[in-house]
Amino acid sequence: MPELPEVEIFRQYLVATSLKKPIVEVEVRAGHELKRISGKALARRLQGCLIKGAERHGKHLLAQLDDGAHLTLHFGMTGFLRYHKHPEGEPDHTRLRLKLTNGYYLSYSCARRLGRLGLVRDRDRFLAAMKLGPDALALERNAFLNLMQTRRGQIKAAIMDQSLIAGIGNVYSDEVLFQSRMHPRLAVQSMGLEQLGKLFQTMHRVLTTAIDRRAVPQNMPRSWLINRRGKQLKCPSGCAGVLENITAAGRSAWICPKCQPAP
DNA sequence: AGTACCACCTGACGGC
DNA sequence: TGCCGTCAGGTGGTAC
Repeated sequence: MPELPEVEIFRQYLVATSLKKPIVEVEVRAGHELKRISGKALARRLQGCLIKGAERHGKHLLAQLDDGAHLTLHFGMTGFLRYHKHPEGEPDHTRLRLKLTNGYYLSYSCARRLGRLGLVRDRDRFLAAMKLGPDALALERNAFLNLMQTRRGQIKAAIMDQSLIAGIGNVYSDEVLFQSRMHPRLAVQSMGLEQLGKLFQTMHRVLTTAIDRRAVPQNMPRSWLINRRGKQLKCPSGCAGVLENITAAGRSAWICPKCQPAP
């Protein structure tokens, strides 16, 4: 479930392992996960380049190449990166494998093939073409309030809408709403500025804390919902409520009915 | 504009 | 043991 925190960790991993080492060999085993470029063309374009930096926008990772283009990576639900010394160390379902000048490999794996790979010349044009809103962590409080005030419908749908705010998916939207003590079906229009401000603050804290803890769910605070998804367990707030699964914004949502009363 | 639903894709898991 | 249905998830498309 790579959302903003996981992708930020992938970015840091890529920067720590694979920067400034020319790509000496490219292997592409992707089909439909390639956007507007063939595997052959992608391999040809990457060959001989080096990655000079990496940036993240929402759930998208953009690796800047020395020729000015960007390799774009999206991780779907099961995607991740691995840097490894030997070819046999590559993960199952590797779709793209780069061999670097130091002999190591950087592999992109995506078991369920919901991820996407691409190569773009212009970063801003890519973000516009993908219809991505501002990154959830780059967004400032006032901009967030302004965005939300233009919005109707349910709060869960709003914070998961990548064209409004980029980076939050199903898992972190549940976490943010749980910690804000807000029901996923709460109407955005019914929320006051104070409530929206609290939501923003919680969103920011949840995302930065998750990144600080390397986006490993087991490392998250015990008061969080994240490790109790999928079972009707007790609410981690200690309220004696029992977590339940509902549908909101067309998605499965986990809530505590006591902490997050229905609107 | 917002919602609801399907399709894509495949590993994990529960039931029998 | 092994088969089968269901679920998970992000996104993109379509119909309302």
